[in-house]
Amino acid sequence: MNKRQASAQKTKNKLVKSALELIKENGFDGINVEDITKKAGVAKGTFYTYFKRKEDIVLEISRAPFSEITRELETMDNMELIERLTHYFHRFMECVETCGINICREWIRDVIDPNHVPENIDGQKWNYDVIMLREILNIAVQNGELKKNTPVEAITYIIISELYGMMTSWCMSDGKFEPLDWTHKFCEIQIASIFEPYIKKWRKSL
Amino acid sequence: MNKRQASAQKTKNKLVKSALELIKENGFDGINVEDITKKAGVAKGTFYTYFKRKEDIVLEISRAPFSEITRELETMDNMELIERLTHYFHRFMECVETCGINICREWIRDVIDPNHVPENIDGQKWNYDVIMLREILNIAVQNGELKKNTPVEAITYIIISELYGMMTSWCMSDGKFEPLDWTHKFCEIQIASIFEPYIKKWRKSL
DNA sequence: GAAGTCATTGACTATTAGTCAACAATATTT
DNA sequence: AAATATTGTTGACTAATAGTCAATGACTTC
Repeated sequence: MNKRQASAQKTKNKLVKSALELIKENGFDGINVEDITKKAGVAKGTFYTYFKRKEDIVLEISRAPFSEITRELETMDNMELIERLTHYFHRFMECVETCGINICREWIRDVIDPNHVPENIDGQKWNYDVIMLREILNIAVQNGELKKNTPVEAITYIIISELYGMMTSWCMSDGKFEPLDWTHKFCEIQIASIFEPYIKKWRKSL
Repeated sequence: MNKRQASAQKTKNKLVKSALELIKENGFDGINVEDITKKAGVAKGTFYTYFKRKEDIVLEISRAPFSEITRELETMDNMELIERLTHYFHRFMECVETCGINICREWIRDVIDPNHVPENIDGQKWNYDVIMLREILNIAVQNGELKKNTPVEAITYIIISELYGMMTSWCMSDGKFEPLDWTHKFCEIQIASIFEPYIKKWRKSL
């Protein structure tokens, strides 16, 4: 990385950092591009060197942590399926708390909106978590953890809707209830009830 | 209602109807106030006689059908609690399908957003469904359908998150899966697993 | 029928997303 | 080392549109 590239990277980082702070505080609709660039100490035009549209910076900011967790799920392949998903729920809700309500709101708006950019900055698909979860369930069917007749597609959406449901109602309650507490109490029972009819064998005793 | 009031009502209806059609087709972000007024055949300024902000018309449009269903739930008090909730889920998802994806997207954006107006046009609170559901569960505890130790607050949010979770993932899938099919298959098992530890007695045999 | 009310109008202002030609700092070529 | 090319940076600019408001006139009230 030469001097010019390093300077560009630094500028972009400054923009992302400024945007993150401002959005956490005021929400995406409460700020404008000039706020971001002023805080970052650059001219307004510079923003558009790094982001095509105002929305793109918030996509980058809100997608990053959730994509990270989904990538984590992929690596946990030495664990029992249900144990793995329980852990995933837990990490997801941890992320919800860490990101804060304004970032979560943007994340939801992103996933439900048709105007999302088709690919992330690193070529990652926006609905990476759906694809990943489906893949993991398919593998579980193949290796005999789940029965052959498991409705993988439907269960994928159930799991996703459990996650986003908790997140949505957390936003609805304006962050008043505790997401982590939530997952501890209820996600096992939920996951168990979803999978109960399709579990073929336990890979190890629980 | 005199001639002037009737004319005003008619104008407002024209605005709502035009907005509904335009939003169903293009989504809220894809239209502007002038589109709405042009389609309704009135001047731009007229819009602001009936709505304070551009957002307010979409709130009125997207809230109406869902508030309607919640009000329905209130009247079903001759039914078994779980039966009642199952029916509520069913009606909710029916509404999701009827409203179409763009209205549902606005509804979600409304419930997760802090910038919502505090009250609806008819004085109804925005989180009417949360309040109503909590009330119904409290009554069930009082009349002995549910045990005294039922965590009403938590269960209220679980039910809400199931509903919005399904809705959110429906929007995510861009309307590809069938919400009604969904509820038929899964809502009973979900509701049963949530309530199982707290059911005290069945009011009638199922 | 005079006075008052209020729905309607459209030109107007204010805000802000996004553009672009000029500039400046760095990298490459000669 | 100088000339040339590349590319990050700038801020004045345009375009789009949300929201305002004084003037108008149709309707209501007295």
